[in-house]
Amino acid sequence: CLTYNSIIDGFAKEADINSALRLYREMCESEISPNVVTYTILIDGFCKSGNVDLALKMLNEMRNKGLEPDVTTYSVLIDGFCKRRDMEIAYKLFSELLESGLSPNKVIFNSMISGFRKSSNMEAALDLHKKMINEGVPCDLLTYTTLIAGLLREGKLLIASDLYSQMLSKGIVPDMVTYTVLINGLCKKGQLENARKILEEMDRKSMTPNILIYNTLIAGHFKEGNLKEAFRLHNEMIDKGLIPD
RNA sequence: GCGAUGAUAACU
Repeated sequence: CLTYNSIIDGFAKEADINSALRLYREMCESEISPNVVTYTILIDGFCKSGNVDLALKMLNEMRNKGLEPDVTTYSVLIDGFCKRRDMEIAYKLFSELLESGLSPNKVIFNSMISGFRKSSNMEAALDLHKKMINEGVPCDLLTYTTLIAGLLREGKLLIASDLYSQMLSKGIVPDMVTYTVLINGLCKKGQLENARKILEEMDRKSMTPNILIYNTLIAGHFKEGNLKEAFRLHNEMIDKGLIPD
């Protein structure tokens, strides 16, 4: 079963649905029965390749065989619908998970928060963040990065900055994605001074900004009419071996 | 023992 699962996972990750399904059928006809992991792999592959209907069909099929979805099965389904911004169904699945007596973990919360961010519903995203804290589910770097990205886009700079402080106070260390989100969000809101502070923070840690960071900084300074700084950053970027686009 | 989550928006 493990062997089948690994191979099916390989096909699923290449979005080769037909091969994945062919192996699954072969498995069903053999002595080896698919388990929860097999179905989770298939459902995840279907979701990620845009076949959510097929994913729901597989959920049905596994139930018909007497297998109940576990937390990871729900996780891939919920994430699939969140990525399509179909928060109605995502939330329905979330409720179903609770009804079945399972507890959502941080991966599920993170997917839901990301889905609400995509659908510009930061209120719901923040509610879930509160829920995580109330229920003792630890927030991680992904939780905070997603929340901060959404809040900055909505111009809720104070809440974003509070969350960033909260994150740091929990000992969570920002990475390149977090810095990109922060600097990009601040630049787009004309907060170049605050963006510069984050840049200095990176510098203190000897982290080299990536191209996205340079591009957003350059665009920000350009918009403000500070061509001198825009060109300085452009040259600095080239000096560091990054290729402008 | 095998499976799941974060930024790069919008417009064009």
